[in-house]
Amino acid sequence: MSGPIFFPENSSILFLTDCDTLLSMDEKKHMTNAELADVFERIANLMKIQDEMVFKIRAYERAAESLRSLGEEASLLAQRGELTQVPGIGKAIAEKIEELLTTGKLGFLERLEQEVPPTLLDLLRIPGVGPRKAALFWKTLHITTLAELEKAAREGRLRSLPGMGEKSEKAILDGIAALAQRSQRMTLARAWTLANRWLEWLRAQPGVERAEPAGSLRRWKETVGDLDLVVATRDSAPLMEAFVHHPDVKRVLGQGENKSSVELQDGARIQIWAQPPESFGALWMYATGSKDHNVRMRELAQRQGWSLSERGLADEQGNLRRIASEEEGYAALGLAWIPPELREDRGEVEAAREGRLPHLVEVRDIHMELHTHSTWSDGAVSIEEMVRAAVSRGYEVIAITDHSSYMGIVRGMKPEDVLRQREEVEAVRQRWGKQILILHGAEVDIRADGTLDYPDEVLAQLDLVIASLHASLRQPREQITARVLNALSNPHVDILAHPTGRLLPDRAGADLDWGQVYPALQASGAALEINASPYRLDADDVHVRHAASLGIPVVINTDAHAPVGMEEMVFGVSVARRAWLTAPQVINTWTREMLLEWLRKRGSA
DNA sequence: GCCGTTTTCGGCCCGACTGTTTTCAGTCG
Repeated sequence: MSGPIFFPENSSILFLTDCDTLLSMDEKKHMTNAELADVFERIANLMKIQDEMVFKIRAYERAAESLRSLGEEASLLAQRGELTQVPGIGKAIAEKIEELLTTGKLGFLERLEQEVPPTLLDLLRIPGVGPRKAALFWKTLHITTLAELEKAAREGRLRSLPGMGEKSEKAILDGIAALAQRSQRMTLARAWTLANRWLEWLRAQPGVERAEPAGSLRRWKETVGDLDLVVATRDSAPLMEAFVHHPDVKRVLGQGENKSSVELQDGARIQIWAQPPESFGALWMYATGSKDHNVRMRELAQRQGWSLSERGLADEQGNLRRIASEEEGYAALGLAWIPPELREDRGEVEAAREGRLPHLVEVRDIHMELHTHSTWSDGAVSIEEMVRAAVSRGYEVIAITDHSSYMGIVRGMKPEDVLRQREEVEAVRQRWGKQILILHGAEVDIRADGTLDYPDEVLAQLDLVIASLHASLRQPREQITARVLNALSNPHVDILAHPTGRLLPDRAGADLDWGQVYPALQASGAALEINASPYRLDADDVHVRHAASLGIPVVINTDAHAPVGMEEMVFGVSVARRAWLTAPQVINTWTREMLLEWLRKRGSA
């Protein structure tokens, strides 16, 4: 067979004459939405140190946020001249994006970095140090780096500055020390486990009428920094006392009547808020966020002559209307209740006002598991055990999809094993076929050279083919995208699994060119997987939302390697919900007849 | 710098907590 094509016609080689160096060419081609967002965030922070107008700064921050939640590459929007249609991006920022996309540089940022030493941005990472303090250190003591700041603090040179004292000086030293061992963000699984333990503790405290999760945890963001918990109580002071003196607490970051925050022995941070039950709705809305969503809520309140806070709505005379439930709070603003997963200021406010919030998919809508492993590859139990687990969850369909043999680290199946496995699948079908439909599939590796691990004759015999990347994820964008496109061009491939291969909380995945992956998915009719493992959640909410808007079917798979793995479905569903998906857009909510019909049309079942 | 159910100009979210202060600025979410 002929080798795969890694250099499509838009390869940088053809453009060499247009640019000074290959490097700048690379910058030009590779400027992703996340990288563009980073640039605008950098601008915003530098401008803060400069004490620039807050609303200008806010505009850059909004633009950055908007770019991050854009499912489509900004470069494609730029080509179509549609950048200014993105909320938060106007003429000036659109021009800056275009400059970045065409030259890989931004004159405005370069001038800004002449005026404000960019190393000052490092100081902002210290808790308690913001732009004002950073500017103060720079302008009075000519401090521009973390090391210089630490030295000055040790020498006691900070305490004499206006607004500083011995305590602030010590806080800065502590903060710098904490930076080195700063706890990373938690996976959702870890965050929920920790949160449930603390909620149980809170609910057992005297006077606590209600305790609930809030913050990014309740919004099911893919990773969680601090845990935010809310409490309804009429007597918060003793609760806060008990909280900060809990034996798991290493350090108290702040303690007040309405709010306290601590760092635990293992570095995790927890913050609790308290209000009386009459204000619980306002508090829960506030603490759930997101920040951007809250700003929108407060703008709405303001337009009606109110001020919205965590206690309730106040009129211009300061009369407080307490808000006991979220439903009441949203209704007062003329909105339907918004599911927490949507509260990111990505259009949910308008949808709630116009009564067109989606009816989001739920865990109970799911009745299929289409990506599982058994002892035929790296799974922990037999096919029959996995089938039994699926039946006990009430599922109607399970696909057994063991690994192909490419990966050295797992025991994959050689093509000849597939035939032997089919015999075992048949035997299990004899025993379980009345209760559940068992599909014989495989998770076939997309090799580093872009070819699939099994020949077409083998793929054709499988009920379901999942294609996925495991190795060589760091290949350049053109190359790794070409691998995926090559896999999708094979008509036997039904599902593209965990497309980027990222590992949460912090290993980035492949640098896929989604501008090519979406059309390839559309052309092939294959489904995009949301891998439900809390370490993957791949594809992510932003890309899933865009894919679904293009009509690409989505499937939520736990990729279970043991029965317990199937419990992770809830994390996958949370990604689908954050992507605004309704049940019909998710394959594993379908009836088995619909699934079989889909597979039949694809020619593989 | 962005944006329009009061606006194409004049607005742009709100309060708790800390550490420094004799009434408040800075940070945070």
